[in-house]
Amino acid sequence: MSVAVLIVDDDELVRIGLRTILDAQPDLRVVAEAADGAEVPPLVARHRPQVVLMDVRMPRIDGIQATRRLLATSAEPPRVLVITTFANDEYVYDALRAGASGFLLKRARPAEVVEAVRVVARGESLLFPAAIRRLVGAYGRRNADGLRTARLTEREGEVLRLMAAGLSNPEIAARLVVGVETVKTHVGNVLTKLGVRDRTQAVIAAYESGFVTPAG
Amino acid sequence: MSVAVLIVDDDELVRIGLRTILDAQPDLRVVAEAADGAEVPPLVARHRPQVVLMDVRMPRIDGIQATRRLLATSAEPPRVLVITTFANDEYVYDALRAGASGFLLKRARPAEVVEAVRVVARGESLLFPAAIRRLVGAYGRRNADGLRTARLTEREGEVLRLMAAGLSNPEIAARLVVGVETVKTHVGNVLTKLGVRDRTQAVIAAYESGFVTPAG
DNA sequence: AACCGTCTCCCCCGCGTGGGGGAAGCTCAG
DNA sequence: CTGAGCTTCCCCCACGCGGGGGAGACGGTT
Repeated sequence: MSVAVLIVDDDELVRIGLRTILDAQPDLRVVAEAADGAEVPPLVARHRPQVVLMDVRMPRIDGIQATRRLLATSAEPPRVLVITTFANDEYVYDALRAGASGFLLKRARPAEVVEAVRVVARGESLLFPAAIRRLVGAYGRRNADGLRTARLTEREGEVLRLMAAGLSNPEIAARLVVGVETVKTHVGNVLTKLGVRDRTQAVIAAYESGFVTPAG
Repeated sequence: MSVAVLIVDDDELVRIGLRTILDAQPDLRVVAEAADGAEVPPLVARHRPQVVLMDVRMPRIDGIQATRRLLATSAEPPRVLVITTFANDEYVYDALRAGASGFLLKRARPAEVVEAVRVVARGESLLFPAAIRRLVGAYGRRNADGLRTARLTEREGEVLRLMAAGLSNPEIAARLVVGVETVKTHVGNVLTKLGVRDRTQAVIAAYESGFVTPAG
């Protein structure tokens, strides 16, 4: 029997992409799609998916809320795999509290998406996006802050803060009195650890995670 | 008699830069520097500057607050020229309410800095940073929203929102079903209107102005 | 009808950015 | 001492980004 999957994302392009990836697998089967958290309960009741791929950002009812309600009201709730753009610590916390079984970055490669669905389908948890998970598995350390700063080193934190202040690499280099090459290394590490693609997304993640806050 | 200027900025590099620029002018004279809003009142009392170059972001007492207190408690208050990194509408509003005479972008060229100080010193107001001011002067329109969105057009607002979601130009083009060239045009217009250098700073400005908000 | 603003698309060009490596010196824990 | 982690700097390279132009089409206002 193949694994039944429900896709919940307000972006049709993402839904199509996920469906294409998942339906290409003989052991996976997309049984329904929803564009909003409000549509989830009836679809779950009708199709009884084992796994729900849930976006966090949606109009009206977001993924965290939808997950919370789903797991609270259902007798045999499906496993929820939360999809997010950023390896965001706040989301990690909120989604865990809501009962999510795992995380998936939107930028994950198809093979990672497929594997993530299989993992949660067989009852295991996938507490971190692939990239982060690899880091945790490889280096397996967590500092006193726990997850607060996604285990950025002190220097990387400084660099992220300056990125979030709008500084370019040469400007950061001047500020920290190091070479531009060094800054590039730190920036690259920050991008990898946060699971984002470019500095703009890193800054967004910094704001969304509360690493930096508006005003002040 | 030369114009006495007080520089208030928590960043020493900025202070040095401003002092260098201003002291190079025969008609301008930096009489003191402060790194925090709390230091301002005594320095103003002692040196009686005609113009205070005030940063908005400072520890403890920020520039808006310092401006408000300064103008409220002094009999012959100096003119306050607020320095900010972004042509941010919230700041425009707050600083105007606080009594600031003008705005200055940190990225302004030395000649613009000097001219701005001269303008406010002779009692005129400089309500917008040079870039914005040019726009206002050239096109001189303000829509129903007033200043809320820095007079971004609807399309430009959409583009900024997608930028703040971490999308690249090609991704935005796909989302809006237009060409990448078109997106580049909009992005360029947004950067100009916000008075910022790159998309990262645009996203920061979007967060700082409340155009987009963390979480959700 | 003429104008303006917006949205659309195009050209060219420089350069910062980000990914792929590697390598050195340092500190600290085992 | 040995190794791991952090920080520093270097190489190469592809490409997205941003600035400088220009231009056509549409809708609204004057």
